[in-house]
Parts: sequence; C-alpha cells; structure tokens
Amino acid sequence: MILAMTSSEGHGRHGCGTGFPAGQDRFENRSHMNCHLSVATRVVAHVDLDAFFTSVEQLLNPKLAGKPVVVGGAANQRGVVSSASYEARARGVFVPMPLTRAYRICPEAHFLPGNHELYRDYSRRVFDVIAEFSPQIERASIDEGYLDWTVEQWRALHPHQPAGAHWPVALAEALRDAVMTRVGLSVSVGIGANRLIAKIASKHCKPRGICHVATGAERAFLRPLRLSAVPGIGKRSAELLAAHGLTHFADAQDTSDVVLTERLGEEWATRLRRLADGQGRTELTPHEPPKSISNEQTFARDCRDMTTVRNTLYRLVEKAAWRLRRAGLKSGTVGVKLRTADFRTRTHATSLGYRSDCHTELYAAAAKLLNEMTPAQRAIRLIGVQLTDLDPSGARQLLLFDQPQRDTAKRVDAAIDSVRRRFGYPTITTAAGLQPASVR
DNA sequence: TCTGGGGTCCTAGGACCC
DNA sequence: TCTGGGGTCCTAGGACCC
Repeated sequence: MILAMTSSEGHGRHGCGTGFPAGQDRFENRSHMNCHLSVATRVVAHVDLDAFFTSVEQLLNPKLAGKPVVVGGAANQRGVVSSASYEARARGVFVPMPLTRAYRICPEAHFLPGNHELYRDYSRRVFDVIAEFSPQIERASIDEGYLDWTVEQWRALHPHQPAGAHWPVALAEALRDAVMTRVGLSVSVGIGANRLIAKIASKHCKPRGICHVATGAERAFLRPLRLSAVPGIGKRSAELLAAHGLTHFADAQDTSDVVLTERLGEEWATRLRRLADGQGRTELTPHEPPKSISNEQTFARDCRDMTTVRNTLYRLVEKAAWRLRRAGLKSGTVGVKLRTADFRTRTHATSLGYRSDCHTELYAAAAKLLNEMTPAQRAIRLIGVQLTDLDPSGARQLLLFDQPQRDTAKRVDAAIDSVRRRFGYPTITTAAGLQPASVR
C-alpha cells in the first residue's frame, strides 16, 4: 500500500478520506509493494489546523457550531475573508474573498472581526501538544507546522508493538486525537518523504484527514494534481506555465527535459523536473527571529486629510516599535507604505545609519518619508510602516549629540511598556497616537 | 466584484568601490 | 580622457504565503 488516508468519517486508514474523490485510490498500487521491504524510518509530517480562526470562534461560542462563520470583519466593511468555516465554504465563501461579496452570497453567515491575540494563544496550546510528538518541529505559521518523524517516536508511544509500514499514520492519528481532546481543534496531517509532499498531502485530505504518501509513490500521488498546488506557484507562475501547456503534474512528468528547457529555460526546467518527481527539502529550520515588523491600516474611507494620515502613521509606528522592543530588537531601516484610492501602492524606505527601538526616533524618519511621497490631490486608502534591518544590537556608529533627548524618549517608552505589559497594549497611548475619529 | 494585514523572498537598477 | 567588470549595498516593486 502506497498511499493511506483516513478521516473522521470512519473510512478507516485504507479508504479514501474527505476531499478525495472516489476512484482516485489508484495510488494504492500493489505492484510497488517491494518499496516497503525496507520501511522508511524517517518522514516529514505537515500538520495544518482546519479553518483555524473560525474553528476557535465556534469552539468558544457553541451557538456558532455547525453555522457558516466568517472571520475578517463586518459584512459591509472594507476587507477580505481571513477565515471561513466549512459551512461558509460550502456556500461558496473562500479566502481571501472581499467581505462585501461574501455577504452577498452568504448573508446568513456570522461575520466576526477576529481576535488575533486569542488565536495566538490557541496556536501556542496546539503546538505544545504537537511538540510532544517530535523533538524536531518547525512552526511555519500560526496554523501549520512541520515535524520530523522517525520510527523511534512511534516506538516511544507503542513500546511493545512492532512498527509496521503504517507507523506514520498511527502516529498522525494519535496526534490528531490529542489535539482534539486537549484543545478541541481539528487538524489534518500530511506525511511524506519531504516537505513538499507532506504539505500537499495535508491540504489534500482536509478537513480532519490524514494522508500518507509512501516513499516511491510521489509521482503517482502528484500526477493528477494542478501545478498550482505547489507552495510558491501562485497565480502568476501558474499562468506562465499554462502558457507553455503545463497545468498539471502529469504535463511536467510527460515532457522531456530537452523540451522543458527549450520552453522554460534551464533554471525553471530543473526546478519543475524536481517538483514533478516529488523531490523536495527534508530539513527543518529552527525558530528564527523576525526579519521585519510592519503595521498598516486601510482607512474605512479614502482619506484626504493629511493630519489624520500622519496621526495614523504615528499610532502604527508606536505599535511597531512596541513589538520591536518586546522582541528585543532594534531597526536600522524605516519604510512607509502608501496606497492611493486608485490602488497604486508605493513604498519608500530609508536607512537610519544606526538602529533604534524608540518610537519617536522611528516616527521622525517615517514622517519625513511620508512628506516626500505624499501625492498631491490624491485620496489615501492605506498607510503603513515597515521596520527592517533588525538586530538585537543598537550599534550606533555616530552621534553623541542628541543623546539627552533620546534618553528621555527611552525612559518614556520603558514606562509605557511596563504599563502595557501589565494591562495590555490598548490601555495606554501617547496623545499623538490616539485614533482619529474618522477611522474609528 | 473590489481588492486586509502580517510576513518572506526574489529581482533589478543605481551608487559606489576597487 | 575614456572607461571594464566584479562585488556589495541600498531601495523599489512584486510574487507569494497564511
């Protein structure tokens, strides 16, 4: 057996799970049985929470269970759907659909603004459980992660049972059940020889599914799928490939290297060949500090009042600087992002020549950039700040002059931070950071 | 039909240096 | 008096992901 899938619907591990159309179990190709004479002892698992944000909302409010729920904002608000419950998806809602459109096709849905603090907390709880299933995990985002699985992890759970070919599936079932029992949330698990296969597999069996692509079955598993299933191949790349007659893995698998190179050039051809063969990275990367911290805001209505824009920018910088300090980092480059009513987006960045975590310093740089880039006679849709070139060290090469002022600003930041640590971010703000009425 | 907010990574061009 | 080529850093923009 090459491919195993299970789902909560009780098909059992040899059947087809949710989202896996009947007739596609041709991956269960017995002629490949000899692949299993040596059971792979190391695999990559990809764990993905199902409809994470809406699932948390349904868990905390039982009245929402079984109902279409949309997280992203009010139905008439500017914005897009950031999570849709499966009941909403069944009615045609998807991520990232504009909220107004979601409301049009599914007016009975419950529209919620979302609570990221809460979701982060639930994410932590889920990963605490997941961490018990492997010493080697990589958290890829708030709702997904990779695990390095060896047969030893299975033996730790089942010390007296011999590990059959299906030990990864058994392990995945134990993980899925543990997350459901202890946190109340549903996950899907994809298992394969590398990250690519594991990730595509988990998506393939959502929700509440487990999909194991055994070593040697990668090409057969991928064959019917669209190339856009590959993480990294988005709209643009898919269009480019389609222009060369390549839409599915089968197309790539059936095209010779010579023709691929002719059509796509050496680099893409090589990349695509590896994908078509189901090859991918296996190593997990440990947690790394962020490379950038940004905050942005779209106005409820396009804004022509520069005072409001500046005040909003101030508040965004203040928040970003607070996150920066909380992460123990300083930023050497400040960027401002501006989107006008015509949806044209411009960014402008400047290097400070030193690193800072002080919001008044960072805002001074941001305000200067804003002045330089403000378009005449244009309504502004979005304003944002991005802090990059992050490092724990301050490394000031120059400037002894304005030290006193900076020390004062620092003391103010520290005092505000300590209040925020105790009572939460929104409890305190400096006067310029008060939210202007027009965006409330 | 109207298009969020948080990120990462890549490319390309210009400045600057040797 | 005209000028190569490589390397690096910086910035702008865009593709892509969740």
